[in-house]
This record gives sequence, C-alpha cells and structure tokens, in this order.
Amino acid sequence: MSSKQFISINNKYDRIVVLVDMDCFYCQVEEKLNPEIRGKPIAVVQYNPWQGGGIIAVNYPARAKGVTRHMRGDEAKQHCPDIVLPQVPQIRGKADISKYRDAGKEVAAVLQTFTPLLERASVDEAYLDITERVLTRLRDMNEGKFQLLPEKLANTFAVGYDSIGEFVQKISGDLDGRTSSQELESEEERVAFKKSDIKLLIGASIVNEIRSAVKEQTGYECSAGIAHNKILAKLTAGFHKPNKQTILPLKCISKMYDTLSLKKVKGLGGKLGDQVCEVLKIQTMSELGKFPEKVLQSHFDERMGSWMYLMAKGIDLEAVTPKFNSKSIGCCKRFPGKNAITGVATLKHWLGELANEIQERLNKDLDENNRIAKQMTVSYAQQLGQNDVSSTRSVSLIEYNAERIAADALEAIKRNTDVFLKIDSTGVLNNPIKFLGISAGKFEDNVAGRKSDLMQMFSNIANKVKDGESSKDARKEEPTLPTQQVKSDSPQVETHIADIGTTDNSTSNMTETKGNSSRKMSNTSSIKSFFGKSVKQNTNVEEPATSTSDELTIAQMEAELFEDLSGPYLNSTLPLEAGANSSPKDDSCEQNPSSSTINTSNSVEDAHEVPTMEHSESTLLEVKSVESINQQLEDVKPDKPSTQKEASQLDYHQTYAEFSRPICLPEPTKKVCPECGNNVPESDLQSHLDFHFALLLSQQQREEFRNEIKTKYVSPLPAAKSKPVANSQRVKPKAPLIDRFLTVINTASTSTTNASTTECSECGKSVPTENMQEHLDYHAARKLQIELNKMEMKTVKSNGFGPVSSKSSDASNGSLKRKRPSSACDKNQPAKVNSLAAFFTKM
DNA sequence: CATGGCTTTACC
DNA sequence: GGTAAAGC
Repeated sequence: MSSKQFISINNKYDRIVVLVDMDCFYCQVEEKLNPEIRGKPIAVVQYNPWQGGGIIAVNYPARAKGVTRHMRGDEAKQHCPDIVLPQVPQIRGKADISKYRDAGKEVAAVLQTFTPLLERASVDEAYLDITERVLTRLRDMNEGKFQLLPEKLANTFAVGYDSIGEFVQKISGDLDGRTSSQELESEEERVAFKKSDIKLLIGASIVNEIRSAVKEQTGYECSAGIAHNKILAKLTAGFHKPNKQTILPLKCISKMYDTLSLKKVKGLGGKLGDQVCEVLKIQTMSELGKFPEKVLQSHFDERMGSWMYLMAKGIDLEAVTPKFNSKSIGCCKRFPGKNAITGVATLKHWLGELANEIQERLNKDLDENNRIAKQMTVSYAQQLGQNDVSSTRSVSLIEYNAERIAADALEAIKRNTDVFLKIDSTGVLNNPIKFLGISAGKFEDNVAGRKSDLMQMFSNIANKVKDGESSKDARKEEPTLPTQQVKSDSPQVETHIADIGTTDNSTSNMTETKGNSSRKMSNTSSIKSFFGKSVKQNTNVEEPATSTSDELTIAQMEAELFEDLSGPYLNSTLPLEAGANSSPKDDSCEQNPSSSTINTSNSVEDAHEVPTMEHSESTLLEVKSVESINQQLEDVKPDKPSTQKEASQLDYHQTYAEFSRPICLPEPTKKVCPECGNNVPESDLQSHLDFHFALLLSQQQREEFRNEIKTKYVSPLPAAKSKPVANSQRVKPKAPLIDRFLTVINTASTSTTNASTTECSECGKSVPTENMQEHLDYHAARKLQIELNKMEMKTVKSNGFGPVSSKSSDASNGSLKRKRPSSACDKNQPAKVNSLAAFFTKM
C-alpha cells in the first residue's frame, strides 16, 4: 500500500497539474464568519497569554502594513493600529482549529466536482490533475464546440511574460520562427513546446472556472499554479497572489531556475536544502542541474539523488493521488519551559483533555467517513537534564472512549519511562513533560455500520473509493462528468452506486443542506476516482494500450486533437501516429547534465499515455455519444449559469470571480435555433449560432488543410479562398465577444466610484486605482482575443477588426470605446468566429 | 520558556 | 515500530 505513485518518465510533460492554494485562509474564514471585518487588515492570532498571542495568518491589507507571521499580536498593532485580531478559539485549554478544517473541507468538496484526481495537501491546499478536462476541452475547441473567451484568462499570468496576452502572442509567434534563442530546437521540439503551451493555456481557463466556482460556492478566494507536475505547480502558485493564477511554460523553467534558490523547492526548504547548498557549494536550481545523477546520489541517498536530478530538469513524476481525508487524526500541546508538566495529576489532566478532543474528532470522522481508527500513538517529550527527549509509542485503539484512551496513553508513557516518578514520591514526575500528543490512525472501514442509516453505506463506499483502497473492479471509466451532471441525480451516478452494492439509492437527507450535498457530490465523483485508480494498478505503465475498435485512447485523442497543429510543422509527416511504438523507456534524459535546457525529444510525441490515467482496455475513453457531447456543450459553453451578484462594493481583492460572472443576465427566454432546431436561451443564441458557424468553418478548414498537406505544401498557410459555406451566411455572429467583455469592465469600474482613479495606459480611461490590475488584465485578455482573431483572419476575410501585424497596434482602440447593450446584435459586425478552434486548425 | 498545532513522509 | 524532517 505504498501510497505514493509515480508516472512514467515518458509522460513527464503530459499532465496538467494544478495547485490550488487558499489565500490567507484563516483570515478569509474569519471574514466570512464576521462580515463586519471584511476588507479590514486582519491577523488571526492563536493562544493568548503572551503578548497578544502568536500570529498564524495575515490578510493582504495587513501585510501591506508590514504585518507578518512570526509576529505577536502586540507587534502587529504597532505596525497597524487598526488591525483586527480574531483569535482561534480555545477549547479544553488548547487551540481549536476545527472551523478552519471544516472550511477547508468545504472548499475541497467544490474542487472535487471538477476532477476525482484531487489530493488534499493540507487544510488549505490541494493538487488537481486536470489533464482529462484539458484534453476534452481541446477537442471541443477543435470541433468548434467551445470557445476560449478572453475573460477565461483574466487574472492569469505566465512565468516569463509580462502578461498573458504576450504569452499567447508568443505561442502564435513561434510561427514566425522568431523564437528567441538557439535554433537548436528541432521541429519536433517546437511542436512539443507548443502543445505544452496550449494545454497549459486551456488548463488556465479551466482553473479560472474552478476558482470562480470556489468563490461562488464558498466565498473564498484562492491562487493557483498550473504546470506539468506537482512541485512546479506548487512553486508557480506562489508567483502571483492573491486571487491570481500562474502558468509555468516549459520553456521558462530553465530561465527561472537560473535565479531560483533551490531552497524554494518543496522538499529542499529545510535542513536537506541547506546541506545540498553546502555540500555542492551552490544556491540555485540551475546549478543543481549541472551535477550528474550519480554524483547527487553519492552525496545524498539514491532516491533523493534521482529526485533532485530530475527536479533540476523540471521533472517530477509523482502522481496526483486521490485523497480527501487525513490518514491520521491527532492533537497535541506543548508545555514549554516553566509550564512543563511535573505532576502525575497534571499529566492525567492533559491526557484527558487531549483524549476528549480525539474522541470527539474520531466520532465526527466515523460519522462522516464511516471508518474506525485501529491504532493510537502517544507522543511526548521529556526533559532529561539539559536536553529534551521526545518519544512516541503506539498501542492499539480498541474503542472511542476518552477515559480509555487517556489511561492507555498514560500506561504507554509509564511503561517506556525508566524512572517515571521521583523516588519516594507518589505524584511527582522524575522527568518533566514538555510536550504531549495523541493521534489515531490505521483506519479501517466500519464494516459493522454503526449508523443505521443506509446513507452511511454510501459515504462509506464513496470514501473508501475516494482514497483508492477499495475493491478492484476494473470498470470503464466514464468520460469526465461536467460539474452540473455530477450534482444532479444522473442515471450514471445511481448506476454506479448500485453497482457497488448498495441497495438504497435514496439520497433524501443528503441533498438539502450545503454540507450534505457536498458529501453526495463527493460520493459520485470519488467513484470515478476509484475506477481510475484501480485500473491503474492493473496496468503496465510502460506499454501503450492497444485500442479496440470503436474506442479511442486518450493518447490517440490527443494525437488527433493536435493533428492539425502538428501537421504543418512536421512537413510531410502528417499526424503523429498514435500507435507509435513505445520508445525505449529511458532514452531521453541520460546524458547532458550540463545543459540546463529541458529535453523534450521524446516527450510529447512518444508519450502516448496520460499519466495517472493509464489505460488498459478498461480505461479507454469512449467516444462520446451525441447526447453526451451536447450535454457537455450545455455545461461548458454558456459560462456556467451562476447566480448574479450585486456589484455593489468591490474592494480591491474582489477580482476575477466577480467579473467573470455571466455577462448576459436577462432571464433566459428560449428561442429555436434555425440551425438545429433546439431550444436555446435567447441570450445564448448568438454564441450558439457561432458554434454552428465555427463547426462548419472548422470542418471545412480542416478539409482544406488536409488537402494542402497532401499536396506537400509546406509554407505559410494559404488563405481560405472559398467563403465559409453558404449556410453560414445566414448566421449573424454576435457582436464580438470582446465587446461584451468590455461592457463588463465598464460596469465594474463605474460601480466603484468614489475611489481614487488612475488613467489607464492602454485605453486612457480613468480606472479606480485599486482595480487597475484587473483592468490591465482585461486588456491583456483583449489582446489575446485579437491575437486569436488574427489567426482567424488568415483564412476568414479580414474585416477591419484588429490589426494584422504582429505588433500590438492600437487599431483596436476604437473598438474599445464602443460599448453596447450586450443583448444587441450588431449587424455591422463581421462574420467572425472568436474561437480558438480555428486558431488551431490554422497553425 | 515563547509560534503552535497539525499532518505526512522517509529512513532506520 | 520509532524518529526526524518538512511544510502549512
């Protein structure tokens, strides 16, 4: 049961891994609980007695005043007299952080609706592997079913670029061969990089939705890092906060490493990192990259050496392992200095307090997760003369009974202490105790099912499944379910539950309250995680799956998705044939420790498997039915229907989540689509029509494109000569999305009136200073849109919207001024598809 | 005496 | 199983 899993090195750049990190989480929790303090400088303080207590979280207004962690409450007051200092509650004489735990769970439940591959890393951090969603979206885009709107990239940054717009420009810029550095890159490498960039970009759009959902459903804001592995995602998340997200493009890793202290890398932040710096006489990750693996292994241990070696190349193979619940539940307390426990009575008292808390939390856990801890561990530190000695002893945990637990803990301590009591004393400890802790672990399923409620069974199964420790039926995994589907009582869900052996599918008492509904969602989504994982166990990672007739492997899917992209680069070699045989698994990164560049030669093309979702036959992704595709379309296209919120008071940190709410607010009056006859909300009709248009266009373009390839035409793509299909003439694409987007800006800026304003360097408008960053984000996003349009216009007739040169010209400024009611359908607007799909097919 | 409480992981 | 390290 070695819980840590690794992916094949062949897949090292295939995943899209996200680290979601709640911004000053404890402060946010306090703000939510006490709205009166919202927006004020806040620091959460723990443990009162000494000088205002210790600060464990600081919000951004307070940070602006110089308040930091590691300060005392009093000190914070000096820096910031009007700071609010909520205290973490105390129960039984010790800190009680359960409300933050609960809040963290709430957030995780939302995250889990996006992917079963969720790994909680702490109370306020979680890793997500969204590879599947990215590929799905990529396909939808290629098929014209999804448009990557610029607002999807608001508040997004890319390492190494000043703005996300610049990054997108760069992606398309590669076209002109204006790649900065050496021409060492082969075509294949360029394609690989480009694929990577595109996937990261799409990933960012998804992460924006994820963060929006978190904000909407919990009220909390978070930051995120988007990269190809956990360590880099984590690192990247820290680059822009709060309430922002950052992409780490493959190409920027080595540049970044040049200045990145190795101690910033998770795992090297402590003594080990110090040792590495000292022994190797280095500071940065780039320097680390100069050492051969063997050398690193000789200085440190073998495992560590390999890990560092790969890490120095930007590679981390650790899988995102589904995990929602902790593996242990414990509590502890320190008794520093004079507070050391010197008497048995006192010892018993504190053991009792700890045992009580443990009992309470274990019961709650039993309730929620239907599992029982079988072992408890007591930890303690004794003062022996000068130094403190800490020990831990484990005993089996028979029942959730505080007295019993306390007594057993005491026994364990006695048993392991040579001289427990001072000689001739009945109550004085020979060795004062400076630290006490009790924790419970080694959980097993509660087979007995102490709860009469059958729902308990659900949650039992689901949680078991969630952590991947259940039975091993290899079942076909359903294609990723869109959030909404997961929430509702979809047939699939019930089927799964039934399959697992539950007889009762009533979800009555679980669906109403917020907490319970989240539990239910976790049930359904975790079932999927189970399939993903159990299958994985039975799968040989190294061998590409052979596909069966009507099924499509993820790898094949990816190959197809990128078909059009890779085509033009690979000259005559058209698609990267999906079935390409497994390359020698180790041929990539053996021999150039001195170069700090990332070797990608065998990465994307050769890697035909999506890591952590390896496919045997049982995981082959089914081609979706028309229904499911339509469903997905519904789910994903009109930016999730969400509750509108008053834009009443926008404070400085109220950013993306607010602005990204649906732009067309009018109640959905339905209209019949002239193209397909479906009922479509009127507000969505235009984009719906755009979809049809894009579909046609994209199909046709692809057709043409293939023809071009066949005729071995290699140079810049010819403009599409024929007009995009007679049919589409009828379709009047809506006012450019960019305009709707601009109306959002206006709303936003007018709603925050009285604040001080600054003139925007981009558009000259007066913008509330505190909103400037967001405002600039929108310019970046707008440029992105223009970029995309430019690509579009290489085939679609240019129409005067946006520049054709690659300079960031201001031809668009005119349009910036324009605003119109979002519902208005502008007849003057050119027929244009604001879709990345065409963008891809053109590249 | 002074961040404190908490959890996980790797190694022995 | 116990310990130390690491990070939040």
